[in-house]
Amino acid sequence: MSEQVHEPRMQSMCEGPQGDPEVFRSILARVGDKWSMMLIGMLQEGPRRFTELKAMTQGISSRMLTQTLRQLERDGLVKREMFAEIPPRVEYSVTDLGRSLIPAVLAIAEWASAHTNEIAANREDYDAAVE
Amino acid sequence: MSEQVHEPRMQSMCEGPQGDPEVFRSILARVGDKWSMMLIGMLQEGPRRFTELKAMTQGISSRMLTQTLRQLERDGLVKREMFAEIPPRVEYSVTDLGRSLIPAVLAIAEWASAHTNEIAANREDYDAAVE
DNA sequence: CTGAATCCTTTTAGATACTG
DNA sequence: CAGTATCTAAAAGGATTCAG
Repeated sequence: MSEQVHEPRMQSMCEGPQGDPEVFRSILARVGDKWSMMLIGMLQEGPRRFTELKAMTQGISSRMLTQTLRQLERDGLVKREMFAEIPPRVEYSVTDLGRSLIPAVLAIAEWASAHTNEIAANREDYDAAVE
Repeated sequence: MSEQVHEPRMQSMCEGPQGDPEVFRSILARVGDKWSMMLIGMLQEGPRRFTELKAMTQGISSRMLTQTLRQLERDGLVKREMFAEIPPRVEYSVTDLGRSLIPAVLAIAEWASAHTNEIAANREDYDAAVE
């Protein structure tokens, strides 16, 4: 009887309108993850090898790179291709699913970019007030 | 000489086009945080008291609720008002800045909502393949 | 080259008890 | 009511070493 709201509401983020709420939450966590979106961004321009990614992603350890790529692969956001060569070559690339996520992440990135200074100032004020 | 791209690229997520890159990253982390956006969502409908939020946010401890609210307050996404009454009353509400973040988060939420099942299936496939 | 395995330190967060 | 303090278990993450 009441109007149906089609856009998901923030509330719905708790339950996940469809599908497993845990999966839903983990997607959000993946986006907020330190390396995941950074890697997706890098792969956006084309396939990259493990070592390339490691060099591009300043500060990441092999361990974290492997882990993060595995999770992205598991979710189907990234594809992993192994070539039986010597020395071995492995290429990572974004999938269509991964690519479809980019605009939404970019929206956050834009907001963050626009408000970074304001937030930094807020923090300073807060910290100064609390001492 | 080359065309200027106005939209932030995923790459820029690493450096943060303007302002402190660490602040920039921490914003993304906040969005991916387990409770932050859930709380913003709840406050969207109006000011809430500590106990109300705790009751609404099923599974959160006082400790985490306090911590999360403090961080949101520090960033200027949430406002905290104390009333000198007995018993004490404290009201939390979203700020304009906090409200401005909602659409971007909703974009992620929509994507997550639309792809939860697909991702769950991907994970099953992956796990089955790896054993 | 592309990791896996191990060790070890740091961080996080839940449970519990207590206070103005 | 609205937290703080403390303790602890668990998880995350870096460094290092080794392997196909």
